[in-house]
Amino acid sequence: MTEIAVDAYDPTAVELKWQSRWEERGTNRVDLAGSGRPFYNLMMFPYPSAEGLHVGNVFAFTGADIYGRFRRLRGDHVFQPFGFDAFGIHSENFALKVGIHPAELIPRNIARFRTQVKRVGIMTDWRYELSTTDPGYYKWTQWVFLQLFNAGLVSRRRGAVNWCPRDKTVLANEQVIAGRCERCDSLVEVRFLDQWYCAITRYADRLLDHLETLDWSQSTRLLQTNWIGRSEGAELVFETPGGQRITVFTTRPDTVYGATYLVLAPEHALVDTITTAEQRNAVNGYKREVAARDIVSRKVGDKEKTGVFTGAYARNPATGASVPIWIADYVLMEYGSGAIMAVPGHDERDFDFASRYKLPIPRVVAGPEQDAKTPLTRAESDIQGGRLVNSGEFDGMAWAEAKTRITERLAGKGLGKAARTYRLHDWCISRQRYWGPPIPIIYCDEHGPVAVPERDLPVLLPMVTDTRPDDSGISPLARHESWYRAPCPICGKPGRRETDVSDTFLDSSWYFLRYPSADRSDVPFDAQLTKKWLPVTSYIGGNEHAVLHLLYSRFVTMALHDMGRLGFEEPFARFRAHGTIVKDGAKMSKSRGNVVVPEPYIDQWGADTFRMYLMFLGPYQEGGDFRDAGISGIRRFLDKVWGLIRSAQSPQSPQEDKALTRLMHRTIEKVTIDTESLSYNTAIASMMEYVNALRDGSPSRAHIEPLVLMLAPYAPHFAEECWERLGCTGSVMDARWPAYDADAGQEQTAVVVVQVNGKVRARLTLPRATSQADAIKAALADAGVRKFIDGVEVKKVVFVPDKLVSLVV
RNA sequence: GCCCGGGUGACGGAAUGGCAGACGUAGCGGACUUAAAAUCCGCGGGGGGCAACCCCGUGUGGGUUCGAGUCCCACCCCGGGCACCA
Repeated sequence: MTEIAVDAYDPTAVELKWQSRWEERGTNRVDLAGSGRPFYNLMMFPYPSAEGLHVGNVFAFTGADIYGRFRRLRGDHVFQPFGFDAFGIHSENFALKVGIHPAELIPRNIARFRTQVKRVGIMTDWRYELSTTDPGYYKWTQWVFLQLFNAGLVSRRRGAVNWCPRDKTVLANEQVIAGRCERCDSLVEVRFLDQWYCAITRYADRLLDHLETLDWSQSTRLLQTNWIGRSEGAELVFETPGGQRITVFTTRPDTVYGATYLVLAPEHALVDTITTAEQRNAVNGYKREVAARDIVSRKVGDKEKTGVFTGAYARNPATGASVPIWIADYVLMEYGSGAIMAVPGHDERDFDFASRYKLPIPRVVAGPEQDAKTPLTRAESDIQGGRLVNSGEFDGMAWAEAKTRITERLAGKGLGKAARTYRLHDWCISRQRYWGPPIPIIYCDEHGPVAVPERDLPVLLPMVTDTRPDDSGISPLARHESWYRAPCPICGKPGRRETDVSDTFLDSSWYFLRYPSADRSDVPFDAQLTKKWLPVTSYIGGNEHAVLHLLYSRFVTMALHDMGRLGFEEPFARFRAHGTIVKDGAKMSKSRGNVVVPEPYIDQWGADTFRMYLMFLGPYQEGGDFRDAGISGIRRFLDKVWGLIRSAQSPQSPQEDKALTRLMHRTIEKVTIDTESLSYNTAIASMMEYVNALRDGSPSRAHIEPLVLMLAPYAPHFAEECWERLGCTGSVMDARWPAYDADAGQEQTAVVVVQVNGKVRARLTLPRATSQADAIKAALADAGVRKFIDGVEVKKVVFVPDKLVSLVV
């Protein structure tokens, strides 16, 4: 027979008790109109997958929750809402797989998720819950679309798009990873289709320049910087005898004297115009060949470069020489102007191409050991620096200076200007799928695409049973004539609704604006509440959204600001990227079969233990490897605290344990600083040290109460129960974080290390703030030290107060 | 190829240029128990020594410094991002 200790810590009972208490007492409710320091603590809302909460979700939410609870205890007025990003391909694909309509499946998943999130103890005021699939929400997503449309920031145009053959929809550039669909990993195809684009590139400079001033994780800022990919250089114009002006973008205008040919992307608009009759067959053949190839084989470098001559020539604006114009697939239409000046002497790719087609490779830049005649090698073509040669009047000029001078000179002739170009492309936001907000546009033969009037929003997504996407390049909604027939809002003549839906990332690009106004149906976001609560004070989430959600949200916020609808340009004052939880060194994925589901752990150990365990795995901003081996350590820790609470309920000895008091102050200091910086693992470690000391010493209530308060963000149910058992009234979440006195935490003695020639030879326990003279005296008197200095001269002494004496002999 | 982040006991990890390995896990020894679990006490980088102690040790090789896991240079490996971006 197992004997159960009387009143042992029973997490299930404690957690159920406090979850229902919180609900009854409205502990987690926040009065948005109330006074106090508003603190908007945001965590990334999940898409409610059918599998339920993932351990990565728990990790993300817990870390944000700890921070929110900490700020509340520190006296902030914390708003920490929760919602669901429930539209989108991922949700829809799963619905198709199981054969249940998403409109039926998603609410079920949400219900399950909500229960699980509550079980984890996330401090949320559920009155402000939102789901992007709710017509009351997506009405305003459509409204955001129309604001962008009316401002000229969204437009429809034909272009080369990424088409996923499996998901049967176009994808934004950001959703294509190494030529594959980020959702299903299929090879992406190029299609030429009419699509809706958001002119995010117009904001490229602002999106980039603000990054330096944002209090964001360095890693996230770098990802965005690289994604925007600004290059500084020049646009130069090469004219054909026929009067065509071909603009090229280059980061190396200093090498223009070495531009011996031009290359246009095969899709370039001028190709057909300039191609000569003799070359037409070759050019057309090459274009067909390129068009037939997928993006991956097109874009992968290090392969043989191919191309064909168009038969046409253009004049090099610097030398006046006539240079041949080629087309080649190593030049990409979507970057720069889709045309380059080839400088084979100083660009590896051009070098390869020129070598293959026997084009001249002159040198126009030379390092200190080279001159105009030194032959070029491929490796050298990649090197930057040096002075110009073979460059007319610019000979001898330093490379960097020549960039500006040559650009200025050509600008004077109307043949060039300084320019920037970006890797960032406009954001393609239309999707040929069912499960999203219909794009609120009606096409009219006379008026073209017309915005649905605001009073007619939302354009409801119709309940249709046939939601499967097809290969036609148009949405399943296009199969429902009764839905898409609609009168033109301007003239009333028969029109046709846009049948594409918008990208999920449009849904999530503004949800943080909605939360405080989630209970309002008349406005997307209330002006007063927005002014008070936004921008978001602290945002914690995964870096996988660095160039998707986080970039799009910044863009939408900036655009709404420019329309006068928001008083700020940046949505997230502070952003911290949390790490990833991996399993056995590898990312968790269904295909690997190493996905960890949190539920069984919560059943066995309780949510508080599980929360703390996840936080103890490693630095929050780095993540860690999930292995259940260590979880018992956290439980043992909580059991020890439980024991301390019980002993604190019995009479205390009147003698204060001063050593414990000192340690208490140091612990509060450390836990405060570490929690603020999300260093949860070390905060927990120092609480453990403190608890070990409490068990070895003679603690009083005054030592234990601060411990319970420090635990409250980490193990909220447990802390509530302890708080109650200590006889304190009300929720621990309404108490104040303990104060500390750094001086009171100081020990009276310090261990001073004595080094001789850099090696530790003694450890002296000296009174705190021992003077240099006394410390050195004590060091020289130490027997262990004397062994190493007797008979030799001490040449130098370094003294660090309360830390060390370093002797050099 | 380019841009980040990282490499520390058996394991997860800790260390404002100042005692490397806090805290925890696994392990080992002991107490309690008929026994086991739980709990409690102790050990816990490697090597040497009866011992006090000594030597070596933070991916590799150099350097700066009284002193380097920490700073600098070169390289190797792992993780992430970008990738024919002109």
